[in-house]
Amino acid sequence: MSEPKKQKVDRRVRRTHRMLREALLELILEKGYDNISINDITTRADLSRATFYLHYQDKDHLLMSSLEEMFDDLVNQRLQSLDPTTLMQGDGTPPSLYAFYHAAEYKDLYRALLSERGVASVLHRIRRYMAQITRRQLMNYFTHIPASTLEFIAQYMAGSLLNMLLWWLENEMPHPPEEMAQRYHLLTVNGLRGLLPSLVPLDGDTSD
Amino acid sequence: MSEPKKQKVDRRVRRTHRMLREALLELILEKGYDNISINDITTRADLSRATFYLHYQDKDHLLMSSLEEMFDDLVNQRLQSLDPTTLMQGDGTPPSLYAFYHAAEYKDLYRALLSERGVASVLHRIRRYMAQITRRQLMNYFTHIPASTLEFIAQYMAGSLLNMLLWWLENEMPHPPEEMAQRYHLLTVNGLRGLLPSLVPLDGDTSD
Amino acid sequence: MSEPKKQKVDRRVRRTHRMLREALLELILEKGYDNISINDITTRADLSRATFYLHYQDKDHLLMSSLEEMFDDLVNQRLQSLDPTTLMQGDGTPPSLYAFYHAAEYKDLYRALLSERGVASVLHRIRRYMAQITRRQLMNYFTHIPASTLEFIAQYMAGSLLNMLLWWLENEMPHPPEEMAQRYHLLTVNGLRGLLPSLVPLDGDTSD
Amino acid sequence: MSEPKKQKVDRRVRRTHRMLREALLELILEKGYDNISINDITTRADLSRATFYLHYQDKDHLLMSSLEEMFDDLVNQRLQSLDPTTLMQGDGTPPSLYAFYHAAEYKDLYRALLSERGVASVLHRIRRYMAQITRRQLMNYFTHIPASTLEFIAQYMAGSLLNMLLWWLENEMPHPPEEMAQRYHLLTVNGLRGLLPSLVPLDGDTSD
DNA sequence: TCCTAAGCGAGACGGTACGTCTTGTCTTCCA
DNA sequence: TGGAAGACAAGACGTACCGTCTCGCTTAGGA
Repeated sequence: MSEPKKQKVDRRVRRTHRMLREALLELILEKGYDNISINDITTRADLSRATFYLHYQDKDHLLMSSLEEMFDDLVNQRLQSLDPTTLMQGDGTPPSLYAFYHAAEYKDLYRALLSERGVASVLHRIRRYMAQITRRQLMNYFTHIPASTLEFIAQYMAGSLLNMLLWWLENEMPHPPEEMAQRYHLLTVNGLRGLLPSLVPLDGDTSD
Repeated sequence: MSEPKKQKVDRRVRRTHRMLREALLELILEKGYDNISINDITTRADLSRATFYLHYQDKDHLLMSSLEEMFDDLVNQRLQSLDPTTLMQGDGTPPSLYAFYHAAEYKDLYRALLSERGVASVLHRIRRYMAQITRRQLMNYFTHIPASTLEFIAQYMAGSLLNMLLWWLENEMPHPPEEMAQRYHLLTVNGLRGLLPSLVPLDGDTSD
Repeated sequence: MSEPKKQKVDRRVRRTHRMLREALLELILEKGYDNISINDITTRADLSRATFYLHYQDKDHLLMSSLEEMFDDLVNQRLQSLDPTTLMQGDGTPPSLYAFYHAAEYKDLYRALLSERGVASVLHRIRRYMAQITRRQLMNYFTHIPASTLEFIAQYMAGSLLNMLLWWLENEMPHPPEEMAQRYHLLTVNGLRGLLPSLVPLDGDTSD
Repeated sequence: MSEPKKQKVDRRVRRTHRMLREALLELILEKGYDNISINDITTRADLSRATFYLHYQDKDHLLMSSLEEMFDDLVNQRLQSLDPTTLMQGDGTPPSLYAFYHAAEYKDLYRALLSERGVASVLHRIRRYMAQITRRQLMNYFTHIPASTLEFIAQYMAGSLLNMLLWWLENEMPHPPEEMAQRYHLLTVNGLRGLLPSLVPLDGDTSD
């Protein structure tokens, strides 16, 4: 009985949330996260400042909640298509390629959030997120290695990929995504061979 | 003859700079960079707020100038002892070990500056700094590879090392530095072998 | 029906204005206008400094707005009782007597504002105000004299009266108001007779 | 032996004083007394701020000392030529004429110092100064009147003259000095006749 | 159809920090 | 000794945000 009402209320509230989120993302691109005031956001969103505090404690809260939605919408829909059993194959479509595609697609946003003038916590969050995904995929692939080794490798892979992405974005994407992914893949796969010599089945040969 | 005057003046100013720098570093450890106000700094340094602005435009300026000094004092004195010809040797003292030692020594500071609540620009600065050092050492070692490949590798190595350091610090340093460096080294060296198969002499023959 | 809201808002704002005005006047008496800081005022008024700037640009703005209210409240209620046809009568109640009474009543305030350590602009304002009133009353009384002569006389009368008031206040009011007014009146009326010999009916026949 | 040195020192000091005084007066005309900082003055005078404090406590001290010199130099040289026995004569050169001449000559300075944005204490000082001169001249002329009456008249005359001067300057000097003095003289002399009926010998006739 | 509760606009307010500006003191040195 | 140079403490200035609060309007749902 109370659902229809709730739904309508939700509609209004969701609209407000959407307005705030869009205003924030626009403003991040325009002037950098740190230079945005709550007033900027609400003015852009055609809302009053009090309304902001009705929904979020903080600029950070709004950012995190916005990123969460974005990631749930965007990243998942891509990464779910990854076949874990194909992780290591070097047949020209290394999984990191998707990351480069995604980064290129949202390059403005990522530059704004991850650049020198960006938000430290976002970077850490993304790093943890990538490590988590990597860890899961590694677990599907390497079943019998110690957890601590696996964690180490996951962190290594996620971190190095993230940093390649940062460098790539920072330097105006000097190489095409495919080349980036290919090179990155070579470095990584050979690295794994070093650490896990007996475990790594050579998926294809990477002798270029 | 005019030097004594200058020196005295400098002495006062240098003292002020030192007080401010120390106050800043202390406060970063105590409450996080973002929560520090100029007033906090000058109160801690027993100076007046106006004096701060006599020397620095900004909290950021003070931070950067402080880090510069620290790096010039600390990092250089360590890294200069590195023999560029030993870059690739896997004999138990991989060069990254120094990085782990250094990070462990100043772990509080780095945690404060590089953590989730840290300063994004510092992280980028350190990344670039590490990439630069790596590039130089690679140039000493690999003389005939294209600049773009070399740059790519330098970014990869610096980025992955930096991220290992971050993860290590963040997680209360679960492994000893030696183990970290050893594992990291394995991953990296093998990666290089993959990307530069014909160029990489095996460890040991670093006869330049 | 929407008035109650407006009224409530007004009530709050008016209260704030009143608090600030009263604080200012108190402080002027205590330490002199120039030695008052905005902080002094808001502390006294139990308000925050930001609130001050919400309502007034300046210490001067607050002063002027406060004086305006005081004058509207105080001076008008007195001067309205003046019968313009009685301007020149020398029967013991010359109009300047009201000025002396008023000055005596608010002697602390006027001393604070008009003394050596007072506010130049207030003095000029009061002089203009008195000249204006004098001009109006002269216009009622002398109908056929040139405007420039009338202006001259008004300035003369207002200025000389104001200065007598200042001297009187500065010197601890050595004579009773009645005597001051009587003497001042004699000097002025006879002066007028000199400048307007044919126009000035002698005191007493104000049967207009 | 030390005298020549002393003289040199004095010369230097006097030069410094002169530079500061001139800088102050220039700046008063340019931007108004209140808007001048010590720094403005010393910069203009080609001196260092510390030097200012070597000679004067205050901006006010410098002003007062400067005005004193100016008055000693300027006003005295004029007023000394006044013959006290000619005070009341209406032969076309009433003594106030000199005041109007003087005011016209230094109109910029007086406007700056005495206007709405001027310095309250200067105005009071000048008023007292004029009252003093007036008192002296009255004492030469009227020998047998009570001191309090004389004081009253002196204050009246000085105050009304000062205010006429202010009004005149403020309004771009709408009438020539001679006319101002003539009108003012009529008003005053007749006023005196009223207060001191038996004492005032008619000096010439003002039935003009 | 009215009622009522939630969302929201408006904006006053206390509070903190900012970066700038003056003031007056002090010290060190030069001429 | 007079002055230059400039570091420093102290503190006011006017501005910008922040987070909280109160007051009513509006509006959509349930009565």
